[in-house]
Amino acid sequence: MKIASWNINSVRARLDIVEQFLAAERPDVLCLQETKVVDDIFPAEMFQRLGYVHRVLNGQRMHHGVAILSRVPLTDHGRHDWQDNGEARHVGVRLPNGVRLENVYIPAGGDVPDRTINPKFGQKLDFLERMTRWSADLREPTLIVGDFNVAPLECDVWSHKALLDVVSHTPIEVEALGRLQASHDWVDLGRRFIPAPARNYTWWSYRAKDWTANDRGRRLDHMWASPEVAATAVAHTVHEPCRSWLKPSDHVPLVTEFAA
DNA sequence: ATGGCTGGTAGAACCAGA
Repeated sequence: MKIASWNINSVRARLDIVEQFLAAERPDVLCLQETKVVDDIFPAEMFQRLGYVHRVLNGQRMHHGVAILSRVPLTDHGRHDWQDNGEARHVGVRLPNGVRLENVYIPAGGDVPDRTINPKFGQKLDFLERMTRWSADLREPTLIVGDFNVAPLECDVWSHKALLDVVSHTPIEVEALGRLQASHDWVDLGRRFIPAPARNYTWWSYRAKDWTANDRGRRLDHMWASPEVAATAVAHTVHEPCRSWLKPSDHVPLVTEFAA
């Protein structure tokens, strides 16, 4: 079973490169974040044509939005609103092997890392706290993937020092993510297969003329597994070349292959 | 020089991303 996750920053703007990725990589399941489209007009045709005939959508107009496209049947669809404000940031399913797959788009959190002057930062922390309460009660084998919008380790950003006060790498977010991880003993598959302190970025800003020139990346996208699910993981890849494809997303896809 | 760009939606010298 091969599972992929990709923040594509608009599914309609990215159809060609998503097709290129699916044709080359052939994951069984693809989790998308930031689809930016309501479910009624989700561009399903390309996915159907490539065999991804099962889909579970949670989209909204303009912003956010998540989707799961699959070649294998999906059951027990569910949604959490961990921000408690109606935004489409999660969709979950059960895979044929019984494992739960949760696809999440954690809020970016705005510019200022202080909830008293930036409500979006507070919403991000509240989202993580509600996820932690859910996770602490979780008793089934689960894989949680997506854009977490937090780069937890010093080696997950191009400069730990320069980014300490930049939302995505502040100690308060890193600690909140740490509590989430501890609540279920989640295994960080990215770091299991590419151990720290190896470079392992998944996002590079659009604003650099040449994203490779200074390599100012961050590891914002993650795949976490329950310990018993992590034990079945056999390979994990971050598809960095996708950042150079025509009209790229600012994030690249992650793929994990499981024995079962 | 981590905001320098990008997408959606409007029809904006807009908003949001991270």
